[in-house]
Amino acid sequence: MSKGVNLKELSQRLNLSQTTVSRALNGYPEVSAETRKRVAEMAEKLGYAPNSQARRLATGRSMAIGHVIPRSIHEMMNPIFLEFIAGAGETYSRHGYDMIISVVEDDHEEDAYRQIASRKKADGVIIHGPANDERRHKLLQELNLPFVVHGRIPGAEEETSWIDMNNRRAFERATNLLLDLGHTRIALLNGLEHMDFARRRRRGFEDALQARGLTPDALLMRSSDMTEPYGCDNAMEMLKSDNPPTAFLVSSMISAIGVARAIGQCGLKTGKDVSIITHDDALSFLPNSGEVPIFTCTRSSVRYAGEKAAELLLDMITAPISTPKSLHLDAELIIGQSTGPASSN
Amino acid sequence: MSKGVNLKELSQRLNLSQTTVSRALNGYPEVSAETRKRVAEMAEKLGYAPNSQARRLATGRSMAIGHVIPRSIHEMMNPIFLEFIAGAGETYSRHGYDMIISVVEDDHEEDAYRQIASRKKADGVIIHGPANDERRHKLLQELNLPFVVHGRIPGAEEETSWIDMNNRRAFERATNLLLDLGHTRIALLNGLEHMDFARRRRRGFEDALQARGLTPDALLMRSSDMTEPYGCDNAMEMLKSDNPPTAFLVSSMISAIGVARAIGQCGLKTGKDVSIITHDDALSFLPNSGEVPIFTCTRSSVRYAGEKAAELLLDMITAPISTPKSLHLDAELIIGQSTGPASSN
DNA sequence: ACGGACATCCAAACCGCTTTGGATTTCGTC
DNA sequence: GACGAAATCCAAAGCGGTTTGGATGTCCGT
Repeated sequence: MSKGVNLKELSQRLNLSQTTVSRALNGYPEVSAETRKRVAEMAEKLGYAPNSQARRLATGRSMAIGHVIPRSIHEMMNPIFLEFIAGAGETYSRHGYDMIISVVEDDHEEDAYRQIASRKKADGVIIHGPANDERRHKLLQELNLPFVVHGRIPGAEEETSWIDMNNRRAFERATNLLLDLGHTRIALLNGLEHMDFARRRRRGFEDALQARGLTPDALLMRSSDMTEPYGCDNAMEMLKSDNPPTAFLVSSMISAIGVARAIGQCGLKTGKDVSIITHDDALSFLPNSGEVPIFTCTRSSVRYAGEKAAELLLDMITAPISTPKSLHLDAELIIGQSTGPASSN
Repeated sequence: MSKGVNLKELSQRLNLSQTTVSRALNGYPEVSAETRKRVAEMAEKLGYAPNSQARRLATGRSMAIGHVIPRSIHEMMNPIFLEFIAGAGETYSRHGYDMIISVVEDDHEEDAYRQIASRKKADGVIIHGPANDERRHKLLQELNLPFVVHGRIPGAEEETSWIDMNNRRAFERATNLLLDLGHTRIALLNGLEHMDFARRRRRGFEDALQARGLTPDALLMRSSDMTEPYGCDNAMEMLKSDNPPTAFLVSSMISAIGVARAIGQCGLKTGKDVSIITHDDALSFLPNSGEVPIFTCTRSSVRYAGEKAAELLLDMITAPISTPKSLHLDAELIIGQSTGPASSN
């Protein structure tokens, strides 16, 4: 509990070799129980803790996982990312791993990965927010750096390990619920559709419509960063149009709040005059729970996804297997206060 | 650009010693320009990048900054933290530092700091969200680990380096604005008041009231995690009371959105029937800008604070000085659509 | 009494880089 | 042409761990 002794000093105090002390502390069998106890006690007394740099150098494992996030004010810099990180970080620390986060300029992302690999900064990385034309996985495969994708890479589902929720299915179910309630003019406020998750959600939406013989109306589909004003402005514009929607399907609670604001500003009532279903990532600062949640939603905890992604990645690192593994989470469809039958006006 | 050579191989290929190659690459003067060029070219060609663990071990500097955040679903796990991190992270990477984030169980926070110090995981840390009875700085001083506080530690302002915004002043000004508009029943929806920033905000609020001979009404002051429902529920309750407030002073945009929702649900109009001023941390996913911002607010970019905090810390690490430095940011008071004169009903 | 199987422990090499303390060359000066 | 300074470069010693390849001692069966 005092300052910092190193292995050498510790072993001298004990009249033992560094080898033995190291083994005793790391649980190797070739040390007598008595010696191990002595070592442990002295280590505790002197406040010994192995220098992590030295250990990493000696073992060749950096005991860290990297997350590189482009600095842009887009999707990734949002609370969903944070919640994922929180989940993953917890798993890391439980396994003795560090989490290192690199915030880089957008055009230096590739560099960042290269550095992680060549300078051995991390034993693996997580790919966030795969795009439709994703290529990071190619780079990582080439660099031989283990990785797990949060989301799915179109066309590379078989050759990569990933964890994702069933975006298409979730939005299909949500759309069906609205259709069942009698809504036929449904607007979709989607995330950026160059991202894979948003494309899948849109597909789910369109599939559901078409299955009932309805044609998606391009005027009712928007795609952007999921901010609050994005929800409000677009909803406002649509509501004021000639042929306004009676329901909104929204990709994020944050934008959904904006939509609700627009509805209010139009003098309408959410859940009565206009319905909203939103996807809910179960963010801790935006709770949508309680007896009857504010928003009807498709819910999937992104924090949980973070935990699982981390576990998957650590597994891959400690016991490399050839075949990729993946985990498909299902979103729950939860009825809240923001949906109701289409008003017949 | 190929696999990974190390310094030894590189130097052999060049018929130079490791010393010379190392010096050439690191910009030391005792290398001829010609040699330096040769080295640089070969390094580029072979794709040499120094192993960071080895370098850290040799230099004794870990080139990383630690952020330990308790796992709790409280204040810190919120988007404000993320935005701060984004700012800090950018500064770190610009200076070649890594950012390591430890998510720990609440009661392991101290352990986490001790580990960072004893195992040399980071060269410094940032203290987030100082509480009224803060003690982390004591530990860090004892551990001899450089740190910067985001916020201020009551009673330790002189002996610690920190960066903070003028919370008291900001809320005093906001309150004065409301008073000038004729509001006398003003509600305060504050953050958790065991945190220093929230206490200061409250003080600013109360000071302003008392300066005009008004007594703060305990019924109109709440303190909690700054979620959306927190804003809505409390506002709703107050608005339905016998003697409702005509204005709200809110500690976070997120809760302010909830307040606006409550106002709408009561059939009232924000900025007309009821005014709102909120603090705005300039979160990227909750923009409150435009010609006339939605919310009248006290604004201070927490991302900027992150950048500055990081710079301050790196300065302290590279050029240790005895006297602490600190930076006091002023929030802007920006008029938006959510305030208006007290309605005389 | 002897050889082998275990149980313990250790000296030294190694991980890949930085840095100390020279060694060697080059060059301007007197 | 000798000499000290300046310019270059290098061998080797760390940094603080882990791990290899024994060395030593103990116990047992025959």
